[in-house]
Amino acid sequence: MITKILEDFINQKIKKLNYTETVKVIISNRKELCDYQCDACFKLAKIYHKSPIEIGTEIVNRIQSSPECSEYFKDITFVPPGFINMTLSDEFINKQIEQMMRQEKFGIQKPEKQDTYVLDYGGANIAKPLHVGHVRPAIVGEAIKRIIEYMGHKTISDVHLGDYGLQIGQVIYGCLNDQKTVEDLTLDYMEMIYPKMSALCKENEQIKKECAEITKALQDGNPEYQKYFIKIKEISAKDCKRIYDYLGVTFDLWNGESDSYPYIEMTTEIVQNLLVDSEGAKVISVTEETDTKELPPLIYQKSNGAYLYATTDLATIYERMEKYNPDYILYITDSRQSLHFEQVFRVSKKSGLSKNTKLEFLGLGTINGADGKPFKTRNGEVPKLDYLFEQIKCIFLEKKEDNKDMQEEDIDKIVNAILKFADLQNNREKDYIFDISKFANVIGKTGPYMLYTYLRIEKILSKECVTHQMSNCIHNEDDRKLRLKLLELEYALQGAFTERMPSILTEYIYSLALLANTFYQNNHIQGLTDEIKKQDWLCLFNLTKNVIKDMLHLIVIDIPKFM
RNA sequence: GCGCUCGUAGCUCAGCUGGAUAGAGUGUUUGGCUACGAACCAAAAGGUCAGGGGUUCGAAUCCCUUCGAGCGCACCA
Repeated sequence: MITKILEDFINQKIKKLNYTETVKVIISNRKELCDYQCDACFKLAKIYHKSPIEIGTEIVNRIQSSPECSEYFKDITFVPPGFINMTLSDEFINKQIEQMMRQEKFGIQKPEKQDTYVLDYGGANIAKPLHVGHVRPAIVGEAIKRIIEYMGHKTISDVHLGDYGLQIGQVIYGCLNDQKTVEDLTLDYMEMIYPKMSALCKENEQIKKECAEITKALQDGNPEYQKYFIKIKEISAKDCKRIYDYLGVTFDLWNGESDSYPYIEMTTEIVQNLLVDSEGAKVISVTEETDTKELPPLIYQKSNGAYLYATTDLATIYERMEKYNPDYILYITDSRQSLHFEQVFRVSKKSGLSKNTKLEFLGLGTINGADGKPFKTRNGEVPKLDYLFEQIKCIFLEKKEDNKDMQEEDIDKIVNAILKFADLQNNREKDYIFDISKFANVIGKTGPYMLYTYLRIEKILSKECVTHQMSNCIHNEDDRKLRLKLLELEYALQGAFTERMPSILTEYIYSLALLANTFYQNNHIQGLTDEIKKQDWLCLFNLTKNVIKDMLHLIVIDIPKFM
């Protein structure tokens, strides 16, 4: 990473000046002044009781007088009140670009130790069609998984269907009430009965109680209910898979809450001495000494003996520890569940269930409607994902007459790109407004812009012979800016990885495409008679193309053949 | 009531582990296709970073407070 290389160089000089602190270098936020900057003079000044100007000048002088200075910098200057501004030498830039071209994965550093990550990001409930609310965990989760893998770690993804809670009892109740046999069950029926039963339970305590009893009996192994359950899950999971396939979202495990059931007994043994009776239910206190507020306890077992979401989540941790012994378990789901996970994590830690494994809750903001309010999830008014795909497709096809002649496969890729780029450029933690006409936009900062950039670069490369030999020159300002942006790749990837924020990578890809387009517009390659310049630029375009392709893949976007 | 999150350009959003003049897209106005794809490029206009206070050499960013919005709080997931 460039920042790291510069830091090492500067720190080595600083050490010789008898400062024991190390400093950080960041990418310049004033590109017209410099490429990279360091603002550590203020901090050093405070520690050593000197003025920032004195220290900054001292450091810069030291660096300027060293023989290697020109290898790194075209210019390094101290700018009052306390900035060290660095402009990289062409030699340095080209050496780094060369390495990016030659090395696997553009030369990004491999981790010292390969960690294992379990990612839990499906979260769909069976018996309930996937709606716009499900698209986010799926896409964000898949992107985080791919980024972690790219950084050299091992991942195991689990769709973790919500398949054993009260909603199953409700659906089974509905089936029995409507005298539907197991064979009668269809997807359409399930999509109808679920919201109906959900509403019914809200207004009728007696029915709710009966549904809870069915849920309990199912968990205890009632054979008739089991038959319904298996069929419901089969139909539902098949439909989920169809949609996840369309999105390119894949899972190593198609487990659900029910799969953790065999581990509840062992889990209970571990948490046994934390269990407390409270109004007939078994609960676990989660308060910690440092708390300033009181957290509600985790409910482990209902007064009727049935288990809940928290129980299966704990049992699932047990199962994952047994089977995979992961270094991390990541939960990518709606941030409204933060309290639930806080409780689960605390119990897990307190009981020793998760040992040294780090549990992370990666909350997602809610997708709101144009009125700023979240989509309701249980009244049937939430748009289904199929409808969303269809809408985006329609809007796209109407943009241009030619689009109607495109191959179906390419259209699907573009629809995916539109949807994913629109979602992933947002900070995952924040709510955002879902507006179909904005989502389906193809102009400006959108998925199609990225694809278009890629395809027009590819077109040039396909017509020319690339020798993969670069000179030591940088030919103009557009050229230089593009090279510098390419060198920022690892920084962006590292940020997206450590913060679990695909939006950081998305932003990078866009900023790279922006510069590539500017370059494209201002510099005509095909007509060049200067063979050296031509080859340099072809190499540069080739590298840009490869970076865009790989990075788009990480944010789950495939490139069509033509658009 | 208690707690969590948020408030940045007309609109949709970046930026938030403190750094220089707060950035994109869209919309508005304007210029650019008989040179590699105009789904593009170039330029202009557009801001009390919700209000107030504090910490700091320096605050959109950290702390306090007021206002506004959303969400969560015991047997749903």
